[in-house]
Amino acid sequence: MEAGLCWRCDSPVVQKSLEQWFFKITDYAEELLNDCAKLTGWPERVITMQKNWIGKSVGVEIDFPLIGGDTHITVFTTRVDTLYGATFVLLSPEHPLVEQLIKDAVNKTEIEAFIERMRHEDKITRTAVDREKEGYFTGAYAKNPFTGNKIPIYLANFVLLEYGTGAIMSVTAHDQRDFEFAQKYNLPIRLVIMPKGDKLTESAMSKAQEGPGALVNSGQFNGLDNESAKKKMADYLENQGIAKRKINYRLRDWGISRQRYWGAPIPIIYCDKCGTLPEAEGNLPVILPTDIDFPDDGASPLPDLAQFVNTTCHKCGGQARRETDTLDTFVESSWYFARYTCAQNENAIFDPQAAAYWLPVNQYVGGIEHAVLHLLYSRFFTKVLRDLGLLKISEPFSNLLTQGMVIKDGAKMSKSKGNVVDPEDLINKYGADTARLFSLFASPPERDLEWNQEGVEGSYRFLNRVWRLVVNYLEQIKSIDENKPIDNLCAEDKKLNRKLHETIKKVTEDIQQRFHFNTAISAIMELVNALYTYKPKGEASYILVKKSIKSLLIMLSPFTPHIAEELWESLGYNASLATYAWPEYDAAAIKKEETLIVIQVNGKLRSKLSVAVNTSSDEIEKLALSDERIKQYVTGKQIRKIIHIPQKLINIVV
RNA sequence: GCGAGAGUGGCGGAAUUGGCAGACGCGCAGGAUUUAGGAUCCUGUGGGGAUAACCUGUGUGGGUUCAAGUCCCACCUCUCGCACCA
Repeated sequence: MEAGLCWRCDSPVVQKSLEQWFFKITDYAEELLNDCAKLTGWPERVITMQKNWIGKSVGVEIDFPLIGGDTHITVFTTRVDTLYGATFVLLSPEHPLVEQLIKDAVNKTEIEAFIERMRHEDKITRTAVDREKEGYFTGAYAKNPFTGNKIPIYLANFVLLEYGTGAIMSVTAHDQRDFEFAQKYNLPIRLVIMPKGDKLTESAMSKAQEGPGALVNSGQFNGLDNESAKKKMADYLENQGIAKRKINYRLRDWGISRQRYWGAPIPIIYCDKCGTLPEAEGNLPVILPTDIDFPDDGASPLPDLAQFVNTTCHKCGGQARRETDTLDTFVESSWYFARYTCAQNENAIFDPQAAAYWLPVNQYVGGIEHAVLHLLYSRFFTKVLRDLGLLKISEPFSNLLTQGMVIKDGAKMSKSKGNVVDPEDLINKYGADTARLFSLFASPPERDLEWNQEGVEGSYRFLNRVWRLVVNYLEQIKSIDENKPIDNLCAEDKKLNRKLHETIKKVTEDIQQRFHFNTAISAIMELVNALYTYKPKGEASYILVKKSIKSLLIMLSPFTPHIAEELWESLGYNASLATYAWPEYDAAAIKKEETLIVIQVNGKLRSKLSVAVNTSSDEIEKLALSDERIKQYVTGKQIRKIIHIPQKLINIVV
């Protein structure tokens, strides 16, 4: 929607009341929240978003008796400790009691116009935080159950019917919104929480005091700190029967009805005799009809399709009508992973045994844009399917990797913004391998990626380098048996061999453990650079080169499968590269004979020392202290401490 | 406002457990090859500095430590999420 109009066709967007189907996800709110603790393999920010979305708040519902009436207004508050400071009551304009309350109001027409205006305003504008507070006195009063004071009842634009009871007690001294409202409409401020060591007065306040403190002006509860007052006051009110503790969630039930054709039909039938019924299990699934004409106005053809709508009631055999709304697409994406465990199964939603074997999904990958809805719905479905006895797990995805988005010109790439890079162009010019390699090399997957065309050339160049490397060696290595044992490796051979095995180790770990494909690719690039520098001499060299190239191609294949397969075949292998095992690194080849020790004086790098790996700590210290450059910094000074980190570093503190 | 994440060369990024900051790539500069261009290869490339020694440097300011991009405290900026939620 843009400026109240559809962004595609500019038709005005209006709100309508519709009768729709909902899933009662709120029944699982508490479990969905608590089980966030089980999601140890999920990014923190996704868990936070889920928690925010569920939005639990613990409070109390309190009845405020209506003066001159036989009913009361129930408000929800998380700050029962400020009840003595409640100086008026605010209702949402849509609150069911409003009509009755404004019956005798002097400015009734004005109020009704306000209510009407609120009804037509979209929620986003109406609930924006910088929206000016607006309210109307109803003419009616309620009684503060603690002070006994007569307090006015107002309607206010910022009170939402959907949240809590649609009514709040207004504590002007301790809630910023109420404070602003009170200032605008000249309503009394009553201070009931005094911050520690402070001497506030109502008249001197310029903003609400929302922090902790001790109770004042609160009768028998004076002096209590406000946290323990919450408990005591709630107990007291509950005993009096005028309040009860209540937990509220921001999470709403999940509206699943869509007035569209493209979607799975909601399997509900309406029978005049038997009422609203779920379709019989034997008649499932309800299939979307395909012999249809689409109306020009974009509406769903289903409601007008007699052969679809008209059906028989499976209970009484009489005439019945089908629901013509279809399911939200999120419904199917909430359980497909269970279906994947036995996709050929024709008899049931899925086979519980197969699901029990495969699930949970060890590693789930998806865009960050699904951080709330898809992932919350999948978690909800998993719990429901578990409670139906179909699944044994409570959480569907053990580990979650959220890919970043591709950013271009400072904004997320999207069709509606028109700032897309067409992969076709890239593929036509450089090939799919280059396109894949570049997007994986540019940054780690969880991060957003600012698209920069220039780097693509580099990836293309690298693949050409690989191609030439293999082609140039082809003649010498093609017929060589690389499994022939080699000994007497010279220093240069050993160096290359070490590089090869270091690369295998790093690439394997980067892919398996970290999903950091960018560093895996850079390690492969280093290996290619090393192969270019390497000067082969004789058969042993070519065996080593062949081994290196084989491993290189296999390691490259997840990123650039086409070129890897092509070169693999050119080496003379008949079977696809994909059928060969991933290389394993040889720990012995990586083991260094010499190691570079960094020498620091007072934490600053001053020299480096290459020593045999088995050199003793004492020996290294001696060597370090006799180093010419180190001597300059050490002579004439008192050595206070020498810190030696084996294989790495020696720090001389003077 | 609340919550989360991030901030490192001209750019994308690396540094995995506190131990050589800048891997790898782009870009740029110089050179080789070439009739020329492209492609390729070699060298250099954080800043300062006699271009040596050295100094300095990971958003800012403090702190912990022999040692901080990394840990702690405060702050700034950006991105994302939620947002008048009572």
